[in-house]
Amino acid sequence: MSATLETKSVTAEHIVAQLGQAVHEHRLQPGAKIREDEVCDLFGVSRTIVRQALRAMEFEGLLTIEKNRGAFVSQPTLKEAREVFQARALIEPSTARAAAERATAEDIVILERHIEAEHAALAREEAGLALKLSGDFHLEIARIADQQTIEQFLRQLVSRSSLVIALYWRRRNALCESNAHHALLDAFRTGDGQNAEDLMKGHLLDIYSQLDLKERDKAATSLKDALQR
Amino acid sequence: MSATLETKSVTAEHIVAQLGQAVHEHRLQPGAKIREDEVCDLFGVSRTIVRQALRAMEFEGLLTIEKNRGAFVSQPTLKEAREVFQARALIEPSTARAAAERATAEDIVILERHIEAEHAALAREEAGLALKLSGDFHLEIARIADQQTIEQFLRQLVSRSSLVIALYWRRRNALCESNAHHALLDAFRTGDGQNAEDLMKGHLLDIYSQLDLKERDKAATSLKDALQR
DNA sequence: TCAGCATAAATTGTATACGATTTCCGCGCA
DNA sequence: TGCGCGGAAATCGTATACAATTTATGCTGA
Repeated sequence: MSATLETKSVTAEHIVAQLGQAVHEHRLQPGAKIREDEVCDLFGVSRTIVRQALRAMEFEGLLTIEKNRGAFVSQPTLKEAREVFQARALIEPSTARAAAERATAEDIVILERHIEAEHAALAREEAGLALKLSGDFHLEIARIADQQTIEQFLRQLVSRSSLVIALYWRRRNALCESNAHHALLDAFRTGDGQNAEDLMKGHLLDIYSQLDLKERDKAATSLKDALQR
Repeated sequence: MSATLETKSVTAEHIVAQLGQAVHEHRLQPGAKIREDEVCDLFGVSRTIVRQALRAMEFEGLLTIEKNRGAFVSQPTLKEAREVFQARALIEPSTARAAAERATAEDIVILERHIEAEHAALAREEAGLALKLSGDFHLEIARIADQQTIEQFLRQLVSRSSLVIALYWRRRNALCESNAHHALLDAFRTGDGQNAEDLMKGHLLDIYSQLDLKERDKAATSLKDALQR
């Protein structure tokens, strides 16, 4: 679903968004190969556009392109996984503080709706969608802080976080606590920047601690892989 | 100089590096248009490759591509200029701390050489080259900190800083104090992370304070612009 | 003289064609 | 049986061709 629609305006950004969401929601797993022709057929455009999209996703860190071999959903190493959350721990707390001190009534409403949507997705057991929405919540905070540069970096970090979670998340079916997001929202309501900063720091540490950051065998990424090894 | 050389291996990355250096050294000013055919002729490749390179530079923030109009060296707004240095202030101090605590003897030598090269460039009155080397010094610190993700972000921030300086630097011919870099180097020698962090914070504030961040007329970027207005 | 408009030139956007490299598959041989 | 070795198919990389859009030019008329 949500296919081409033949609106004739299938842009590279559109493909990036669609494929990106698929990665975010873990419908495309790390290591999965993405063939250009396949994407061409799916979206009804030429390889020129598709290659633009894949390149853009490589920059975001979502894909890894190997010369003459093709594009694959990235498989962050252990080191990269740690770096992603270290970077987030560096950036997000102070961003949350700034956002809490600037948030308007409309911003609060937007955040409330995010949390609701996240909750609803979990209720429907759409874990992938919930994860995506959870990431959007963090991006929304950067937007409220009115820091576009930070928001842009954070977008990449959130994307990579999704890959890290796909690879290293400990308890697959555990509910992603929406408590933390609720607590943050309260801090936003009262405009308590310091509290928002502390809560964000704790929230990120909490996620980080739930990752299984020891080396282990990676899950086979395709039937072929599973049989070849 | 440093032209094509017909080595037959002119890659997109090569073009990005060459054009990037030209922007860094202010041989290409913000607002300058970059026509694809021109770059094709200069490097002897087809537009396919050139367009890849321009897209990559757009992602770095060095170029801005306007649909059907072409690629231009970015002209950061006042807000973007502030954001760049706010982001650097957020990221670099703690990176400097980590680097100071990890730096090996070889790392120190590398930093010393950077400072020497910077000094030599200033002596030869090659301000553009000196600016480029100054940026590389900061990137080297991120490398020493062994934080590739941060390094990647910082690379973009340093690039954009170069544009900001081209647009908003107050005293054109003032010597960029290499004092700050020397002081940082001392902190690295003694492995004093706290000091390195403080020095870096001060260094960035110092640069920030030397920017003329009030709106003003932008310099004409071409003869045409100069006469049209 | 100059605004307005039509037309031509220049430039970018997209699709397609072709060459290079990798991957797949089956055959022969130890 | 299993390993190495072509050769064919699939896939990617680059160049080129053509379409769409913008920009420049020159003409006309008030």
